[in-house]
Amino acid sequence: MSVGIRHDDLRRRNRAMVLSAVRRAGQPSRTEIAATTGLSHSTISAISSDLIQEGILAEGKPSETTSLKRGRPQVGLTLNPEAAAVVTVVLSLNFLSVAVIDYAGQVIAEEQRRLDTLTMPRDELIGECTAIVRRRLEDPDLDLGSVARIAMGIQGITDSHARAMLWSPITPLTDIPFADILEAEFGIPATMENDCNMMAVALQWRDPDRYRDNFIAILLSHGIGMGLVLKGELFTGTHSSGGEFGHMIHRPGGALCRCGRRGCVEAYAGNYAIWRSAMKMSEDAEPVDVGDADMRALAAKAREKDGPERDAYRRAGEALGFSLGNLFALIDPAPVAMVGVSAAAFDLIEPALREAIAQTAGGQHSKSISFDTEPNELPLIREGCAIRALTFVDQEIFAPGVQARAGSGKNVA
Amino acid sequence: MSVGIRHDDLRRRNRAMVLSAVRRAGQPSRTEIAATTGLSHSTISAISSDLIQEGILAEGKPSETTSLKRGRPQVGLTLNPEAAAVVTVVLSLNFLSVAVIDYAGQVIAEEQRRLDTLTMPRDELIGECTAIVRRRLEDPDLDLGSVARIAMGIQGITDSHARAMLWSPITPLTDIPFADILEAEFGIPATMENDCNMMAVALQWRDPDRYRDNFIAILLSHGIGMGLVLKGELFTGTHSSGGEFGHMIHRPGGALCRCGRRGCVEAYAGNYAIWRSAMKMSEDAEPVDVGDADMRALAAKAREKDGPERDAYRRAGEALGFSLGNLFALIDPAPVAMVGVSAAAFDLIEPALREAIAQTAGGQHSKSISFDTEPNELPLIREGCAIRALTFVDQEIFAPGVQARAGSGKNVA
DNA sequence: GGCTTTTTTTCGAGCCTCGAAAAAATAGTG
DNA sequence: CACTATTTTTTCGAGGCTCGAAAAAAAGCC
Repeated sequence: MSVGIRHDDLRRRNRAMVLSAVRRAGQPSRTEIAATTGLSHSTISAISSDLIQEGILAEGKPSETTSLKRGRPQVGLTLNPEAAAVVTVVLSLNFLSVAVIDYAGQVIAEEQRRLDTLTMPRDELIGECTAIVRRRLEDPDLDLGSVARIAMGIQGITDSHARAMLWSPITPLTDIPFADILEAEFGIPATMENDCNMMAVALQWRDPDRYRDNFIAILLSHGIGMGLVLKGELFTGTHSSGGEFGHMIHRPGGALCRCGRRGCVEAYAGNYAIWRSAMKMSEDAEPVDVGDADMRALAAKAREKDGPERDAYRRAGEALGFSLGNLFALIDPAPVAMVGVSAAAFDLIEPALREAIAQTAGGQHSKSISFDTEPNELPLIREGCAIRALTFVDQEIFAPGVQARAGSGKNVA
Repeated sequence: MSVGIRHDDLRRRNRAMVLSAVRRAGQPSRTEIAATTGLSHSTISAISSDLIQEGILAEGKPSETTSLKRGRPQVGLTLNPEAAAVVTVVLSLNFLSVAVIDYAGQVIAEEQRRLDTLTMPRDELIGECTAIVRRRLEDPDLDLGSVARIAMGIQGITDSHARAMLWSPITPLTDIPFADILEAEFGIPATMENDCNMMAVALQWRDPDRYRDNFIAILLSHGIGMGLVLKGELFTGTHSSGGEFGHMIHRPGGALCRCGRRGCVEAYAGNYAIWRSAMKMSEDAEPVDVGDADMRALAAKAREKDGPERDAYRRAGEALGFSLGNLFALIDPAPVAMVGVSAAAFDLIEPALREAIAQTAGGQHSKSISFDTEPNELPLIREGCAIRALTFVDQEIFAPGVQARAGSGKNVA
């Protein structure tokens, strides 16, 4: 039974709405906010006055808004960058990246490190993560008290509560509760989310026209991952981060997958699978790591002339096409973004993909399905983490429930 | 941009909440409602007083509530059966069924007809549907003005706005806007929904403990259909009713499906596919209609001894298992209800199904996945339609937005 | 400088929910 | 049978919130 609406909720939700409108629009006037939210001018005036007094919003420079119209000029409202800060942590294969981001969304500090995630013991991996965050938080320019949220993104399966990494291809370790670890270490609320989900969040933020209510982000890399947005909301499984698209079964009993099963999409379309197929190795051959440079060379060779390389990409496209078609049978077709190193070879993949998808129930209008490509996943993941964390601050800290209202950057426990 | 919350919304939502609480609990006291909704006693008192005055709720017989406790006895609130009525229309293969249901959910009239849906021309099919509804509405015992909603359920694909049948296995006709037709004919708001979705709604209503937030209803009949509930809400595709589970591709290029494609789940697990396989016909053989009695005989034979019949069910289980596993890879495992005539043969299907699902990423905890069976789909579909329609009345007519409040059963246009 | 236009703020009205207190309705008790 | 304890329901005033109208503010236009 969903709970009734209390009177206090009203203000809370409308505050959140105003913050969301400002974050989305950049520097909207009160009148614009009233229009997008559907609330009255008086309400917006009252709420924004509160938010300015609390140091969350600020009035923009009137000089910038060179109004050509007559009448009182609009005053743009902006997010006060100093109202809060968030930290993003992105952990991927052999690579750790941290950024500190102010409330307005600008990166104010960052640090990156190479490390050997595949062989690192548990304590060391956790230690590296906490250490790099600590270094950024110890920056004297940063007001530690204003850091309101840490958002970590990782390649692998996370639990649906955004607390822990359950399994990951970048390390043999399992069940690491990174969110709890970071929270305990720094006393700052933290989350641990799947990289592909963060990519989807970032795409929605970057291009809301194309990626609005329903779309799919697919990571074509060593493994195959997916972030799925349905009805405008990130879709996660009931227990895990969900969307194990890469391990849908393409051919029962087929090629050997890194996960130990047979016939997964990844066993045909992952980097190692394309490589294995191009090298005419057996479908049962143990998956090997292939570097990005090798993959680019492979793609170049496949573009050059017909042969096993081109055929490998064709098989990858077929696997992706049938599985996408199966997915579309369930959710109807939607825009797709292909991200990662093999997205740069999408020209080799696309023909077979479209041919396969046309043979499925979900591919009835396969002509109209459109694909975008983005070879570089890291910036997307970081941006998604940042948006996630900032949205949390907007909604839970600056528009809190019954708890005492947050004064001057103090976090709600 | 989602819209802000107006002050009027508050009452509206809380009225809807109270109605929902009464519908769910049967005869709750005001105190119980306050507890489940989290609203204060005063608020519940005010709202229920309004609702009683408007003739929507009524106070229950105090005689029934034989209180053993001392203190003022609780007064149960009930839905006033005469506050409104809804009509359900269920159209399935060669069968049309209509019921009139009062606001409290009791069937007050019904009628069923056999007709030859497969060969019927368009006008005649539409005519039969409107005629049967008209006969029920002309019943002199029925206050026509109180009929607030018509909910139609059909086997086949419907659009996501619940307006039209797009395609159906029970007729070669396509794109019939039944909801618009019924609305135009009777001036009563109508919907047209997929049968499996209505089954899911009914299951959630009947057994909310088992079927709460995430579950799946699968229709094992001539075709294979699915109703999917995620996060407590019916999941539909973006354009269509979604969940074309039966036409996920099990084996690329495999057996011929009724839909004309190859390798669909249905081409292995639909009644015609099981029959075809049991009769040792080619996988390319044209699908034929098989009667329920024949299917029951087939199942009996398969139980009796090993042979092509048992093998056919095994293959059906395998197809269902792999596809369910693929679905579970996306959404995580959830309780499943198997409905329809072949659900009665689920004992023959289950072993191979579980074996297949264990080979998929979604089947990691396949032991814990539980299946329920329900051989008779019609009552479920009707009940789902009824709940849908009544919930609509609760929310949109008796707790309307800015429009004038509904007086004494008059509909909002 | 006065007028028009547009944005923003102010102010009173109208609702809504809440908590506290009162009223209502019953069971126990001597 | 009167009185008390107990529980449910209603009443009532207080406090908040949003809204519309009007006022104030801040420009451009003539």
